[in-house]
Order: sequence, then C-alpha cells, then structure tokens
Amino acid sequence: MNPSIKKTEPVFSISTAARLLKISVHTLRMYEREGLIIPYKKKSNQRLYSQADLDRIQCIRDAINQAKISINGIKSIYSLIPCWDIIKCSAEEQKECASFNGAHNPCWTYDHKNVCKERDCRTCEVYTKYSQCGTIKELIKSVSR
Amino acid sequence: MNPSIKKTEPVFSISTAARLLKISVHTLRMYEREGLIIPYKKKSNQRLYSQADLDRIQCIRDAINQAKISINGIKSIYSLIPCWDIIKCSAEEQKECASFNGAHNPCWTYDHKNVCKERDCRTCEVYTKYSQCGTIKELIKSVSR
DNA sequence: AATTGTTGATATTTATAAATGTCAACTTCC
DNA sequence: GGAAGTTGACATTTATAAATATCAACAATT
Repeated sequence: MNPSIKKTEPVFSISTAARLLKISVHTLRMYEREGLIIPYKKKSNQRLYSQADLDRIQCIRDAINQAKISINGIKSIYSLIPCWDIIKCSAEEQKECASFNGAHNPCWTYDHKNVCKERDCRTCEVYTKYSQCGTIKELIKSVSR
Repeated sequence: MNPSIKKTEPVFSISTAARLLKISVHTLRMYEREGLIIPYKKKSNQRLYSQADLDRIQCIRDAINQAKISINGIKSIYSLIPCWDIIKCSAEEQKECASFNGAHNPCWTYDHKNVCKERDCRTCEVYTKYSQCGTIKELIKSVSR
C-alpha cells in the first residue's frame, strides 16, 4: 500500500471495497444500515471507504462468520463501549445521554447532544478504537482501576 | 412465591424449570453446554434450578428471541465482564488468567487458578451479577472512573 | 451523450443457529 | 419394584439471520 496515503483517508469506492473484502456491495450497505460502519459520503451521497474502514469491516465479518456473533450481538457489544469515559462527558451530560442510560445500540446510531454534537462520529475515538478486532475488552480494562 | 425460600436456593427440577420457562429440557441443557448457565448439581448429577437461575435464563431467552443476539454473542458479552476488578485479583494473577488476557468466552467456562480456584462460579459475583437483564453496562460504569 | 457505477427499496435465496426428537442407561421416589 | 423423571449422545427439524437478486432513478467518467 502507498504509505503516503493515510489509513483513514476515504479513497475506495463501494465496488472497490467490496472487491477487496470479497463481499457484495449489498452487504456493505447492509452493515451501514445496521449501524456497524460509517463510510465517508461525498456531496453526491456516494460512499468512500478508507483502509481503516476495510480493516474494521473485516473484523465485523470475522465476528459474524468465524465467531458466529449475530449483527445484533455486535451492536450490543459496541453499545458497551464506555464512551462517557473516552470523551469525558460531564455528569450533567451523562444524565440526558441515551448511550449512557442503558442503550442497546452503538452510541453513534443515536442523535447527539452536548459534547458529542460537535463531533463527527466517523472520526470519533469511540467509533475508531474498534477498527482493530477485539479491542473492546482492552478498552474496558483501561478505564477500570 | 414463598418468601422463606431464598432466590438462590436450588429447588426446581429440570422439568419444572422447563415448564415454568415454557421451554424444553433440551434447551436448558443446551444453554448449560454452551456455558451460559451453571445449574446446581446433586451428588447424583441431576440438575436443580433456583429462582435466580430462572430469572437469568429468562434474560438469556429475551436476548436470543427479542434482541436477536446469538448464543455466541451472549458468550462474548459475558466475556467482557471485568471479573479482574470484581474479585480484585492481583496483577500477578491477571498475568496468567485466560479471562483477563483476551478470552472470548465467559470466565466461568475456563479452568481456574489463584483466587478463582477457591470460588464456586455458580455463587461468584461475576456470574450472579448478570442474573438481572442488562446489568453489564452498569457493571462497566461502576468500575470506570 | 453514452457507458459504467451508485443509490435506496423491495423481494428472494441460502446458510445455519436454535430448538426438538429419539434413544438406552441410570435415578428417584411412591 | 415399578412408574416417572433424568442423563448424555446423536440425529433431525424449523425458524430466521445473512447474503443476494432485481429494479428504476440518479451520478460519474470518458
């Protein structure tokens, strides 16, 4: 891979991404509809994927096909990411946050308020930290004493 | 329910438990084989279930049938419970613990060493804290700063 | 301006997880 | 001691999640 291109740079069209991952464009759109991934969108509404996106999607595929975790299972796991700790939102903000209060879907699938409002979920640490497989437990460890 | 009987007292036979939960005995044994539940075992190897067991199993069924989380998904979620924090095991002990080191199954499905060796998983807080649905996120919150 | 690719929506197929069925050996408990 | 219940192992069924297919409207690329 060209090292001058950042891993987070959205450069692959949906058909290229599908070819590289050996899946169909339908599947890629399905994962997006389910809230598992957030591809970059051009002004014309067309999707672009970065290498980091591809890595993340490969993890999702491994979870589904090898680990046999259902899509809803993956969403539930994502919902356990301690976003409130990662972005250090205040107790006040936590009080009116769906993610903090027992949500069962990833935080980036909800409407945002407060600190999160200013953030782009696609580039937010909460979303990007799971671009490598199996990092959620590490995340939990790092926030626990 | 008779209030003099503790919720954790193993009193229901497998067929009674199945009838109360409206499922088959096969399903109960399957959940056990998968490591989702740990029923009490008589000396003769026959199973007994407590009210807490029934509550827990109902949560599992809701996760499978309503939330559409696969059994492997539930196992993965259980594996995220910060047991090292709950039972306060030492850094030394963590080093040689499968659960601490990226396990993808619940800690109670592994062979135990150190502090855990003395514990009965069935009564261990790590296992019992999820007898109420949706408490894992609360657990993660409570251990994060 | 013509070809190739993308969009979202709906319908269909397929792969397989979850749940049952069946069995013979063993317990339990009137 | 005999009926009713339980055990584990293996086979089978069924319910449905995941993946594809098809479509007409729109965008991009040459």
